Amino acid sequence: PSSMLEVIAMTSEIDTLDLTSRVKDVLQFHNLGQKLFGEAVLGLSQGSVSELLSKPKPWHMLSIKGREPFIKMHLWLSDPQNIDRLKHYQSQIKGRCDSSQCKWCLS
DNA sequence: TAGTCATCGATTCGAA
DNA sequence: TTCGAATCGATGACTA
Repeated sequence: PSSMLEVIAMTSEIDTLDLTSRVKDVLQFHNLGQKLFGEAVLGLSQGSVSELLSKPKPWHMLSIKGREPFIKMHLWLSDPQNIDRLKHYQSQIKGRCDSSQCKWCLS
């Protein structure tokens, strides 16, 4: 296996429907769009993210490559700082981070 | 080398 | 009218 994601893809099993439903909930709750999420977390375009979130294929129907975005989503969901990171990424894309106390900017 | 899969990106749709 | 989400044809990477 060439990447860490491939290792996880072969060893674990993910309920893609449950996973995507939880991701959508979190994103909507914080008003974060598919384009932002795709760029910052998955490395995919908005259209791709839309297809993954609205019609996720069951785990056993996916190739190793196809499982990678879902693994990234799973890792992102378990990251306690996921929202903070995303919002900071968002603020850097457009204007600028307005908080002088921002912990991401300090480092 | 033909068929499948994941992704792209332009376009369309829908809500505010 | 603008922004985020959904659709869908085109395309490159794989694979049998």
